[in-house]
Amino acid sequence: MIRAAAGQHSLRQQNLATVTEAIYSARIPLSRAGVADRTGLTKATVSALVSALVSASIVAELPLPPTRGLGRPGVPLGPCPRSLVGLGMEINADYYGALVIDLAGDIVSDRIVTADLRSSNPRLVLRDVAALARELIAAVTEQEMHVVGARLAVPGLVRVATGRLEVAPNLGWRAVDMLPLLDLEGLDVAVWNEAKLAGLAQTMGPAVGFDGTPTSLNTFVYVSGGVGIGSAIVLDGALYQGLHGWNGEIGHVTIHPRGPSCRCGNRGCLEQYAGEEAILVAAGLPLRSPMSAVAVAARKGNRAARAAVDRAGDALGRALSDYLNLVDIDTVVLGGIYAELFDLIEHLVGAHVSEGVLSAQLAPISLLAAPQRQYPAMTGGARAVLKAVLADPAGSMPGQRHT
Amino acid sequence: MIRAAAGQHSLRQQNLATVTEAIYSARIPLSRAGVADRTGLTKATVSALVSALVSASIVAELPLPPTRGLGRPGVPLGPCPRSLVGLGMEINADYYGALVIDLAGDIVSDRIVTADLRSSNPRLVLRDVAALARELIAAVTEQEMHVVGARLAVPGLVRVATGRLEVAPNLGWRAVDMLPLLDLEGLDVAVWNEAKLAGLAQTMGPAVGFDGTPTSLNTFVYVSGGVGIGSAIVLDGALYQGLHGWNGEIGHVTIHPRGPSCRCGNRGCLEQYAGEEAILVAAGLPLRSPMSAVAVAARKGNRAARAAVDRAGDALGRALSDYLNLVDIDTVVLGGIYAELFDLIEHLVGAHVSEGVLSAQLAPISLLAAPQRQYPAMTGGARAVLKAVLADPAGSMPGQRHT
DNA sequence: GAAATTAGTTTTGCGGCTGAACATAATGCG
DNA sequence: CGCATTATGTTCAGCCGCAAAACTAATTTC
Repeated sequence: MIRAAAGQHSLRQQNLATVTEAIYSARIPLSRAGVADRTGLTKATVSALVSALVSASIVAELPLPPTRGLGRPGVPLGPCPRSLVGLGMEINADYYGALVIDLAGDIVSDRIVTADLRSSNPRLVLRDVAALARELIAAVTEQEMHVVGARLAVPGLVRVATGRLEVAPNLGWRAVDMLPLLDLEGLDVAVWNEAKLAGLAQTMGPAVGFDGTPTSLNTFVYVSGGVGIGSAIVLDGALYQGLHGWNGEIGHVTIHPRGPSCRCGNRGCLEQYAGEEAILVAAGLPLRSPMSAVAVAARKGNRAARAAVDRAGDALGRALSDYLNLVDIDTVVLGGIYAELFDLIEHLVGAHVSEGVLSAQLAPISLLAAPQRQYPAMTGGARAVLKAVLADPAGSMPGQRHT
Repeated sequence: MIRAAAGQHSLRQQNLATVTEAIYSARIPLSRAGVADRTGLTKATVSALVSALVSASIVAELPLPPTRGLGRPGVPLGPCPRSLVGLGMEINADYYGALVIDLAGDIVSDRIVTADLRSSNPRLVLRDVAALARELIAAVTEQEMHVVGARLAVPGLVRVATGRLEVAPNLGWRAVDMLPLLDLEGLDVAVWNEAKLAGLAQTMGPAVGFDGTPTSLNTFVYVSGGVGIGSAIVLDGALYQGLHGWNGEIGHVTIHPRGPSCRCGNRGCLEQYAGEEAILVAAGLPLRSPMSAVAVAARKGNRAARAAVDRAGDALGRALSDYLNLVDIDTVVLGGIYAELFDLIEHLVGAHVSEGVLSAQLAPISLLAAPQRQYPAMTGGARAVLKAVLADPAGSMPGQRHT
């Protein structure tokens, strides 16, 4: 890896990103002068950069608020709505779908299809997903928006660079080259792990911005509970990716070396205690029941449901305790089925982590139910696309030389 | 966190770093022209940057090799020996010491003192360490070298920003503000976790360079086995640091929920199976015996030693299997006592990780005995200081504006 | 010893940021 | 109402650092 030479154009590139970041991460809209203040650039430079960003539809001049005191009022700047949009797609055990989000963070349109995709045919499913995506793209293109890229979320191990899904135990898929089957030509599509994108979705406030606000969540472990259990580490707004992006496989951490055998070939994996199917079976409910049914039953005092949830919470707590010792993060966001069971498992998980994590006395650990629960992986995917644009605005601006 | 504005000076800064990286990471010494080729900068620019680096004693013009073919021979460039040096210090359960390394990666001088520091007095120990450090500093300053900074490695949880040691179970230290007690005025000293610095030391080839050579180790998990068990994740040459740098506490991962109780307050921690003392006790040897004694006994067929080592290897393998599932790294470097036991535990650990890690079939996991075994934490500390200089040469160059 | 080849330096030009002056748009007070 | 005050945003000269090309330097080849 050789570092690239920096010329004047990379200065410009970086300052465009700096200005964009300032505008998008501001709590209240900034004027050009405000941006100059916050970034340290001069007003002259900011003016030039902002006008470039405006003509690239990355930043918009907002309508002036009624009035605000002395001096010439500044023109407030903000995300440019309905211009550049990102496409998020997802294939999961129980549904597939796609969704389009704009720079303001609004969902422009979405389409979700419920379907049991366990042991499905990748070719057929991807064909349907692509059809859905093409519909959405056509619709928004009609309205003069520009889809800058797409992310497809799948519950499995993916080679991000090539778009190859190596294995997705709960779809029964293995070694699938996704991109040719999707066949969305001319669009920058990447395939990612579901939990990673869902984790990213938790970071974001109403707008797609960066993560500068002190109140916003930007460093945490996200746990995605479903048929499988995945997780993601978000550190200062960025994903930890390990070597291939295959980190966070908490579902296959060993809880009991002689426990029940798992789809992955081992015994006693967390998934066998705290996975969706394990909980439903233990609770004595049919395999396809919604997790809310378990939660309701447990809250009503149903013994089997209660026991199933307790066992899951206990196992999850143990796994998380080791996890946090290893990665040193003090916030855990529970998503998917764990968000629905949150009130029932919080104390169990909390007890494990506060006792088991060496640093818990120095920095107490907080548990949160996921704030973003509606199709977080799709949302995160669409937003990740846009975030990439904001991180390097020059890359999507005609006339600006690009790395 | 607001991104800083980039001006002309940051261009220069970055290109200085680029040129430095190119020179330090080259397998064979590069000339100015070679640097221009590899970086993409023009010869003119490289010339200017190199002459600045030479006059800052960061780069040296090496003597010309006899001859090498057509055209005017280039002047080979390389690390500048005996100019800028880094100081590494370490306090551990069995010894303390300090060591000075120069940009060429040579140990300029070192001092190690063997001492049992379990339950020692921080004030006294730090006084002695500081005395040692001052001696070394005086000696190298005498020889016209300049100590650019220092790192102190300790086996515990440290707040790097403030230099406060929160807890070091095996020293029996707690809540110690290290820097005032060290009192090395005018020197940039930072306190770090021992395993992190030892891990960093494994990345480096003979010279302090960057990690560009394909043969060099630059992405791995390092496990530091001693009285305690620490670890570090090195990703592309950089440490993963979590939120506070308290990650990698593999020693307190739970192996058996009802196992023997541990110094940390829990039961069944890895340390109780694979820590130095646990192994010695199980092997029936006195508590202060060197680990090589266990290794020798086990290789000779001694039952107790063999069983102790097997139990340790098994537990370590289980812990690592979960670890790797969570962090997605495919190389594990075993250091400290595990380097000495390597041939005895390799198959056990290997079996666990190749079976237990979900991605092991896709990317086989390699186990290595640590290449850098002599006081790796001190070495890593000294080198980390220098690495920081190389990553931002402008920062230590008079006349160059600094961020 | 002249041509060829490669290394390194000097010169000129240009892009991009800075700083100051200037133009613009609002408030406030007599 | 009019003018000073205040703050925003733009214009213009100046400077810094890299690029490109011409030029000088050192060595091999024939």
